[in-house]
Amino acid sequence: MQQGKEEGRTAVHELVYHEIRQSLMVGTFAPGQKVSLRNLAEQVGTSLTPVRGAVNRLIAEGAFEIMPNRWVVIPSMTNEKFEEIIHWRVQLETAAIKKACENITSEIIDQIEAINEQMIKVAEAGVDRKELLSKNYDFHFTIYRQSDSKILIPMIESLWLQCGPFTYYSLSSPRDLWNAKYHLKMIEALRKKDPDMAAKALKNDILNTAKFLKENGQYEQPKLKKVLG
Amino acid sequence: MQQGKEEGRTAVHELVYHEIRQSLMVGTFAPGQKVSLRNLAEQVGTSLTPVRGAVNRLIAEGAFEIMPNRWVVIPSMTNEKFEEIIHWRVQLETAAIKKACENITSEIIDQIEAINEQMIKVAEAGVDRKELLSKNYDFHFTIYRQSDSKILIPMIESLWLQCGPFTYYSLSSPRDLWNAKYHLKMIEALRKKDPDMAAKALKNDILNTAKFLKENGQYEQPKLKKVLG
DNA sequence: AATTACAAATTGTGATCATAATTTGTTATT
DNA sequence: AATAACAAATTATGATCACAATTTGTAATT
Repeated sequence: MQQGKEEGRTAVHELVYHEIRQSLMVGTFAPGQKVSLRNLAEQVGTSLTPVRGAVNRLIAEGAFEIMPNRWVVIPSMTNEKFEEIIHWRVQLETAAIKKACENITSEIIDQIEAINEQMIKVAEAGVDRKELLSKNYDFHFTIYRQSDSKILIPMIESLWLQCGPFTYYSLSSPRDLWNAKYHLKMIEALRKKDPDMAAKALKNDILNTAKFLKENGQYEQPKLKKVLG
Repeated sequence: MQQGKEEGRTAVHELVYHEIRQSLMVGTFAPGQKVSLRNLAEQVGTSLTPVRGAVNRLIAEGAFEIMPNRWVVIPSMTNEKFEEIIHWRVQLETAAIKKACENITSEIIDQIEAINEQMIKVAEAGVDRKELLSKNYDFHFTIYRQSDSKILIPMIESLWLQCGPFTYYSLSSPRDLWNAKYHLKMIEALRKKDPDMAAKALKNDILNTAKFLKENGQYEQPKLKKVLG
């Protein structure tokens, strides 16, 4: 047998992908915003090649959109689109949490609870949107990963990526956005291994946030007004 | 205003993407098979660059899988995975056809009917699996596109790509696989603009094929048997 | 003052080259 | 005869260069 096995190293385009993805989730990009490959490359400190790989993946996931001019942009959100995303988020994520109920261990639930406590602190501070969204992502996907579904998880991630920028730009104060009680219910349900209770709490969590966003949604990037009439 | 507007030209990586995708749907790749970028590039007659772009997209869509060795392979199918794909195909595609019912015109239905008639001929000939699957794809997605949903369609396409190779390699004779009656019911329902009837027929179409595949599924690539021992 | 024409800068795209890792084929060793 | 060690080939990957298209900024024109 050979030596070495340098399997540990992660490809640069993989790192770039995760960096951009994280940024998408916590609002570094605004809906409608133009994205420049060279700009991204400069920011992450690589050549164009890994950036292209990452961007291509993100286009396929619906996080970026490619225009006829070949410009890469953050897709803008519409009311109808948002409704549809939320509908399928509920369907897919409740399915995932039900499957997770079967596999999950108390150690993982402890982890999830710890994440949630951190999240509550961030929410109470009421200023750091990025951190709140980041913790929220960790909370949800630590659960979904327990579903162990290669089918569900990528679909859910795609939906999150598609509403990530919109979500960030639509919430003013995290306090308004998020109510901790549904997360607590989810944790309780996971401990009881009660799939229906978990699904119900999760659904409420999603719909509660969605309701706020539908009312306060920032569907367009802020534009300047005409000075002359 | 400027001249020109050469927006018509499609990028090479786009062409490569569609070529590979089509091949995936009609069985040029076997589940578990290793895929070489250089090989692909040679086949399509381009450099590596456009192939990389296309492959990255396909990885993100779950059509390809990347191994720890960084080899690109066609994901192998499992029983559980297949069940999950079929379940969500039913959910998403019935939703799509219901939406399509609202928008669809009789001209489009005529197109769909024409595709179906071609498909029936191919099925009756009973030899050309590739052509049958190709027509089937056209039939279904001409409908789904009428849903006009930027959310549903990519998700459905991803699921098709994930079971494409498995489907092709699992069916011996197209005649066994496919029963035309559900397609005819779908067309009838579309003309009546009856969403529930359309959804029901579609569901039957999917489950009928799935049933056959579950029984005759080729979950592993054919292996050689040991000669000694 | 508005439009047109030109020039400069920026864009995505594709090909090529260099590189490190890894697999595969061959030879040597026990 | 099986294993180990080495060499060659093949792999994905990242950086760089060249290019055509398009956008943007500036000057000229009406």
